[in-house]
Amino acid sequence: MRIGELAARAGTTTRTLRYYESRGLLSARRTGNGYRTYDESDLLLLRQIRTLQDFGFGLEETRPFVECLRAGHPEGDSCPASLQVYRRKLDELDALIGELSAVRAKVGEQLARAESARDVLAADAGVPGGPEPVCELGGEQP
Amino acid sequence: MRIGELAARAGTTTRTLRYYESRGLLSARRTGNGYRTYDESDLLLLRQIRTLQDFGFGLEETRPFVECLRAGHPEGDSCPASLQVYRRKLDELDALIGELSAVRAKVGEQLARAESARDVLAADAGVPGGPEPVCELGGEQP
DNA sequence: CCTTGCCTTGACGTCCGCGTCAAGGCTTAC
DNA sequence: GTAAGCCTTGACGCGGACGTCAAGGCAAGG
Repeated sequence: MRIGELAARAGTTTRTLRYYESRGLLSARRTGNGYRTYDESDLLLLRQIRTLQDFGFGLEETRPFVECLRAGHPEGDSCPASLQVYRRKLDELDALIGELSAVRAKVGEQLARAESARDVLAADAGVPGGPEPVCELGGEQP
Repeated sequence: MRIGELAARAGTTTRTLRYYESRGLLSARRTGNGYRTYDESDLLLLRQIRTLQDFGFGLEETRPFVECLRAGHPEGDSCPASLQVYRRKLDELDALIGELSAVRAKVGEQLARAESARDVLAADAGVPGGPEPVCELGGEQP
């Protein structure tokens, strides 16, 4: 099949395939007129790349999987190098999730603090015998 | 103070400050010779931006906080628009953490599956009366 | 013959938050 | 005078994974 069909079958674009080829991840035979030609194994290879991309793997991180498939292994992750990438990714994900959770907690705190501060001001403003009005809310004109 | 001192006191660079200014987040008075001049309130403003940046906020997301401070409020999050940004960020963080957790689970599954497949092959290869050797491991030469 | 729809290479644009270099001006110290 | 150490604007670079446009070739249908 040609590049357009392969792209369509993998749910991506021809530009992407040419980009992968430029990065050495995908190779293509050529027909007489210079058109790229692919077979079913290329589709499997491409699907492997796309799956990992969807997982957030960088292109370079998919390389061991690609080479593993190219070497004739049944799965892209049948090779030790691929398993190493999995493990590294798990560590990265754990670290990232941890950081994001910490940030989430801090932002949550900030929001709670800011809202309670706002509520205090609102309550003060609403209570007739309350404290002095705060300048930023605009003083009541007598 | 001039730009170099402000940058140092905020733990950032002059380039960054000029960039913020170009984005309309930071403003500067000028001395006779064209040098930028800042005061303490600019430092507070800058610290607000930096704190949010450290949280992973985009520059545009810091704008409401900056404008809130500029309007004379005691904190950058004393304004409703800032609280909205907090809430939006919390939602984004929750969504992102959720996605990353899902990916982590899938990658973990893939790793476990690939490792067990590898172990099965290794066990097969190690057992004398086991199954036929698999081609991808290289057949034993008689 | 002409259009349509594939394909080719090459090259620049995108997003973001700056880093880095260039070329020059001001001020202060020696 | 001159060297050091600030400052100015302008402009290009980066990383990642492509999008998009340009200019043209090839094949098939009417």
